[in-house]
Amino acid sequence: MGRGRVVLERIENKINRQVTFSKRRSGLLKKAFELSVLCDAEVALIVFSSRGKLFQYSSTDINKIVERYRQCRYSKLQTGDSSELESQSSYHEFLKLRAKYESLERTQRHFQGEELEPLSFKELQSLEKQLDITLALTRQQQTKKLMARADELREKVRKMEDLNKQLESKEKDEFSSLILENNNFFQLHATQADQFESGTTLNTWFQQQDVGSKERAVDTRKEGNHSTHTKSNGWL
Amino acid sequence: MGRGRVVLERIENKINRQVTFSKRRSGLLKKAFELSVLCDAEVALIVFSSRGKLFQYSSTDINKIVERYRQCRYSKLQTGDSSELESQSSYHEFLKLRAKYESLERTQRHFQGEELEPLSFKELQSLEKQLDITLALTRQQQTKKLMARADELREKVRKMEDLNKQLESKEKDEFSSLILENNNFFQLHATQADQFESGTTLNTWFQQQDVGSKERAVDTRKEGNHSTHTKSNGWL
DNA sequence: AACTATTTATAAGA
DNA sequence: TTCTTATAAATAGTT
Repeated sequence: MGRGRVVLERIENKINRQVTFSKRRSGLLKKAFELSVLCDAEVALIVFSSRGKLFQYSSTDINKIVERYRQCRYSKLQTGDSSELESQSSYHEFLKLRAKYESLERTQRHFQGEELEPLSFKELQSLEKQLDITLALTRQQQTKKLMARADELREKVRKMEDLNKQLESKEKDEFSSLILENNNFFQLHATQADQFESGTTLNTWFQQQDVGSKERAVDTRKEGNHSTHTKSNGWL
Repeated sequence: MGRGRVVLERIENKINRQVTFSKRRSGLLKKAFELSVLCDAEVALIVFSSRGKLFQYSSTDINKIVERYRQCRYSKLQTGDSSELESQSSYHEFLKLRAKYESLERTQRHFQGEELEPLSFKELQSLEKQLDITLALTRQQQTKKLMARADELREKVRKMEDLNKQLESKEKDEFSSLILENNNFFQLHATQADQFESGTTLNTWFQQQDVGSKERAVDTRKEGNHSTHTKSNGWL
């Protein structure tokens, strides 16, 4: 009731708190009075301000009401209805938590674009500002992650290329030594050379194998890039 | 707060009273809670329905609050601040009276044609009806009074006319005997008759006197009517 | 301590 | 009782 929604938490500004206390206290006393008159009820209300000042209202003698209250509580204890009693002691805390929760829920819905109609222009501006900020931060984080991922990939590629080079040279070495061995073999068993078909030499075969191995290395790199794109859906 | 202004008196309809009690009770408990949270106050609220059912709220242990309350009251008694105490015992009654008074005041203003804007059509109809009735009764009373007054006057006039007739005949008798006496006197002292001036006779004199007395009687009646008109300003 | 734009409470009706 | 709705009342922020 007033300009702007009320947040159910202790008002931190002292002046504000005092003013609100004064206004709401009189409202509360008035309502207690009205309830007692309209509905023929017995009402007792005690309020201590945060600075210890006492305010009270009671439709009849407050001591009688308190006495009646005690009797009621006692009889409830007698009938084993004590669960209510225990819960009462923490009821205040429960209410506080629930109020906070509901407030949070509302804020949450606003951030989800729901229930924006009841918001004032000021509140909408504030929300927009916050959204802007969050959006900017989000994008900043995205860029950061993208760049990190790119770096990571670049590094991966570099390592792979290195590996490939190593493999390549290793293969070459291996084939070189293999050729050497084979040549030696052929030299040793030259008499059986005509057993090979249609003039195929080991050198020709080696060249074919060499080209094939390079193509395979390129394929592997492409697959690496592709898998990166697939993963990226997770945080883009 | 709702459709129609609330009159601060016990709600006679039982169902209505129960519904209102239920609604306002929860409202009161909520407001007590809000006050305690927003303003960091200690609040204890005890409500007994007209059928004796207990409802309560307390920001902290109610017994502690009541104890603190008693201490406060005690220390106030010590410092001689007891006037507040005594007035508190009748504060409820005072509030009730004030509420009734203010309600009455409002009604009064309506009957004076003031503050009619906030009235609903229904209320205005009701007011109009009441005003019509009152107006009719007022006019009826006026007619009654006018007629009574007329009767009264008619009676007065009749009495006066009677009186005049009596007076008239009495005068005539008196003058008759006076003439008789005088005639006797003249007859006895006929020798001194020439002492009267310019042929004036007692008969002529008598006739002049007679006319004069009739005119005087008419004047009296007219004055009566006039005074009636003057008086009528008081109740017309 | 007033004012007023708004929110909140609630009376009446379903 | 609970929901809805029209309206009265309370009050947050402002002057």
